[in-house]
Amino acid sequence: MFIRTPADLGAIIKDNRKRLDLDQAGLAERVGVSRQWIVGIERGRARAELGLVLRALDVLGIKLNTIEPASLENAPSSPDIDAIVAASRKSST
Amino acid sequence: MFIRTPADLGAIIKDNRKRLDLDQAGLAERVGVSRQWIVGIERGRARAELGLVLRALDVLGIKLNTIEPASLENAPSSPDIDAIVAASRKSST
DNA sequence: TACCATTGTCAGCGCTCGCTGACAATTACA
DNA sequence: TGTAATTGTCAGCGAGCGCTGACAATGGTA
Repeated sequence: MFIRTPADLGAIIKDNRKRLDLDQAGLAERVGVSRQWIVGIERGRARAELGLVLRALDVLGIKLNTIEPASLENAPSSPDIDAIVAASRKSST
Repeated sequence: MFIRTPADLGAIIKDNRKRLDLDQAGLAERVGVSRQWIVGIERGRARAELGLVLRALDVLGIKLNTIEPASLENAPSSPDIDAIVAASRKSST
């Protein structure tokens, strides 16, 4: 599963929480956050804290890894950065 | 490259920024954040916003994917959650 | 040496996070 | 039907983010 947006991540967290048969309160306790935070992240809150997100993934047993272009001399970067930025800027919650 | 901590992510971002021959200001502009933010994230700021981080990875051409336990009936979860939480709690930056 | 680009850090500011505590809506079950 | 569990939402609060603007190190080059 690839992650491009906070919503993607929220879906993953929710799925895996259910897989583990945990309710929001249970996951919150294990991660060390409030239930509120779980609600927010599962709904795709964009401004959630990175550290907490990583902890949640860890608790759920989800490994996160990057697929980097490695060392391609002349960078392809991303297709159209402006579009990505423009689109991302709108996503508030 | 696996990501477990904000510092891991910072290192990845820094490496890839240099791979693309970008300075902090250049990357900041492309991502749509301040140069300050780049400085922070590369140093492992734990409380950075998820959405901005994802955008930075996108701009750098880094794909993020999860390796989930998929549907293992009885959850293995993570080894020792308490230790993870305790350790993570300290990382403030 | 002097100059320039890059990086790291500071202060101040507005805004939103994540928290607690509480309550309604939904679902499942006796 | 009534009860309990789960989930979503609200208000209020302290704390820290990310921003601008500025300045000091550092490193490379003429």
